[in-house]
Amino acid sequence: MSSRKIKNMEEFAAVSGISRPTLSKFFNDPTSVRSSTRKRVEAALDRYDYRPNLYAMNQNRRLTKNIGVVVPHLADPFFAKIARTIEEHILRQGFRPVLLGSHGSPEMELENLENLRMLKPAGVLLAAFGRSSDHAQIQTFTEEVPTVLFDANIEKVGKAFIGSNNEQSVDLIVDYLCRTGEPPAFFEMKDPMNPNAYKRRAAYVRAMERLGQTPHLIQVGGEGWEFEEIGFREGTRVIRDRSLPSKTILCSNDRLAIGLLSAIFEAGMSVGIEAGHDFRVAGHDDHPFSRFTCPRLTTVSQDYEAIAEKSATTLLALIEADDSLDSRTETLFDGKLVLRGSA
Amino acid sequence: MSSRKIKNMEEFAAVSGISRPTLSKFFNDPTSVRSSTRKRVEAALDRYDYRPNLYAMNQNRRLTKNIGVVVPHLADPFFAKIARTIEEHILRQGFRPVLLGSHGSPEMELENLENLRMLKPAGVLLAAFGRSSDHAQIQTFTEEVPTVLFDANIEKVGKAFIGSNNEQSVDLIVDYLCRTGEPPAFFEMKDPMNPNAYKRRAAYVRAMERLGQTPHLIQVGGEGWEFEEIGFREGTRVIRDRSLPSKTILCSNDRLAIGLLSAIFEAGMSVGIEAGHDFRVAGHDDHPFSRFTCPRLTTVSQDYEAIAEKSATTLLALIEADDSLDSRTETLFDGKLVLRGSA
DNA sequence: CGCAAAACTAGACGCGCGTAAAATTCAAAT
DNA sequence: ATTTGAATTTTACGCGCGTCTAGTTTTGCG
Repeated sequence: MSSRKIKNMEEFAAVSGISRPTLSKFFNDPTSVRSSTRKRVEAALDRYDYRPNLYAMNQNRRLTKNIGVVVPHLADPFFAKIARTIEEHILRQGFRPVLLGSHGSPEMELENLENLRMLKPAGVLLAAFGRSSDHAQIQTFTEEVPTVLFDANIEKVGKAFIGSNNEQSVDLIVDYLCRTGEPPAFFEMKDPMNPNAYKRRAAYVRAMERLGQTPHLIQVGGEGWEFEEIGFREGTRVIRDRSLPSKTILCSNDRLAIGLLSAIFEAGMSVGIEAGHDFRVAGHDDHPFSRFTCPRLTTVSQDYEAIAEKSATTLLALIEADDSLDSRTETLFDGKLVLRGSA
Repeated sequence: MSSRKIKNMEEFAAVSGISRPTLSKFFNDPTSVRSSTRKRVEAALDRYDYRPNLYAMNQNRRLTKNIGVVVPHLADPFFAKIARTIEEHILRQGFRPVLLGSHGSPEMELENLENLRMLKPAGVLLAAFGRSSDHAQIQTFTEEVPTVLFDANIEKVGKAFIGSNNEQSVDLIVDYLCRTGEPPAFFEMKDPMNPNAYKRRAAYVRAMERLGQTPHLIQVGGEGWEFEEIGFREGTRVIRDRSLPSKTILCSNDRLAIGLLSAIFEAGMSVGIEAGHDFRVAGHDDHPFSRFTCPRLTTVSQDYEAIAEKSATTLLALIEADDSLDSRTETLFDGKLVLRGSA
């Protein structure tokens, strides 16, 4: 395989019989050289063990092949999964994804962006928290680095937004729940960090009114990203207080629902779509764990595959176009009803 | 804050009145310059907006401040959590963690290591798969880069291993289960990727024999990292076949247990510690979701906080010592019994 | 076969910083 | 005040690669 260790491009040029500037072109974009030359380089490449020095490469280049991917919380399987899908698309296009999680802290989100800047990335894919306090700084960042937002929208920030159509998806599940039983109350956090939560709340209210029903919001306290814990704790509380306005509960997201299911079970009550159960519970997102709750959780899936792909291709197009898009675009993907045992 | 944009260190030296070599020293290690000089630099630093170019810095340095953290699967909350804790420790020591997940693929693990090599990391923390086929290549890597293994051990590879004491933890839970009811059967995958699984299997057998009981292994098929799915699918099968040798099931890990719980529920049977239930189910790891299963899962916790901290400090010590440790050390942390409703 | 365009080679310079050597200044201790 | 060793400055070179210019070769095409 490798008959000799090559130190630098100069040396590799010597042994391969190809000039260094041409090699430089090749490593930055193999398709930019004649195909016959490309073959010669590739042939030499598996006779000699050489890889260009990453740091030297990126030093003078105005922008690198790095693409930052920033998500609010890597320990949340939903983000882990969508981030992974995005990474694959980026890699396939010959870019180098740099994955950063903010561990539920908006401060770390800004820190991550600051660190990314040092990597001189070609672009950034950002699933932001959306706390109003940080909008200004994120805005500043997006003006320097081509940025595409996904999952969580911030008005007018970034060159594009890709997310899911909360209006449509909440409509879908509210419709289903009303059709098949008692109209749902909406279980959510009082002060959610995520902008989607607000969209879903509004969508729920509108959907209920459209169907001639009275909306009921169950707004529980709690901070941070321990949604299951909040769902469990506050679920336990509202059950004990008997303050639930309906036997059908639609949760703002699956993680709250998972906690709520656990709370109901621990209270000695049961959840299910069939008659004889105490509650029906539904969620939103089709979280990876929702298939394994007891009973299995009825929910609305987000098309994260589509979101991931569209996010990646949009950013890459933006980079190609040299960060000069005509106008900010917003792409929303529809959710699909996922019927399981819980509602 | 910043009265002027500084282009490079040369320019910053001019405006701050400090020589460039001294600045270079400062940025590589602030404590290496006299404290009076340090204060002058810091004063200049918040009058002028300057940050050294990362790529230029790392180009000539033999090794960087980068520390690679490689885990098998970022979408697994257990690894996400331990990785996060490790990151924090690394950051606190002034190093730059680079987190890479292998998405359940040993090939990508090797790819990740290959990519890490380009970053010239000061060291690497690796939670390996442990597939025998890859030992050789990982071995080669660890000879070039100071590497500490955690979670999954590979004999004689790397300069140290930090993990949990499966022997002790399995003993603990087997002991508890035998004391409080029917002795457990062991539910596991036939061909697990993870070396811990083999340790746990052996520990289970020994513990049962020590207690004078007959061990029963329920070895189910399945590939990959979709443990919940495997637990659910194979759980459903063994329940249907009525082939379970005991009413008490100890799962090799919590994720299998989560799937099994779901399977039992869907089969219309119940799990719980009290009389009248069809099964008792216990797990291993104290997975973040185990607190929210129905019923809540009894398990053995891994002390991931301790594992993360010890891993980080060990690697940093190794780097300080210039990769020359006397001998390979193995540190195992004890697990703790976590009693909840399922067993 | 001829010719223009495209692709290549050779040589040179620059990027921003690490780092070595020698000269100088500084801080603490005699 | 003097000594002394450590810290800093000056000067200079090197790292590995991007990229520019000018000249040369190859390619496609009529």
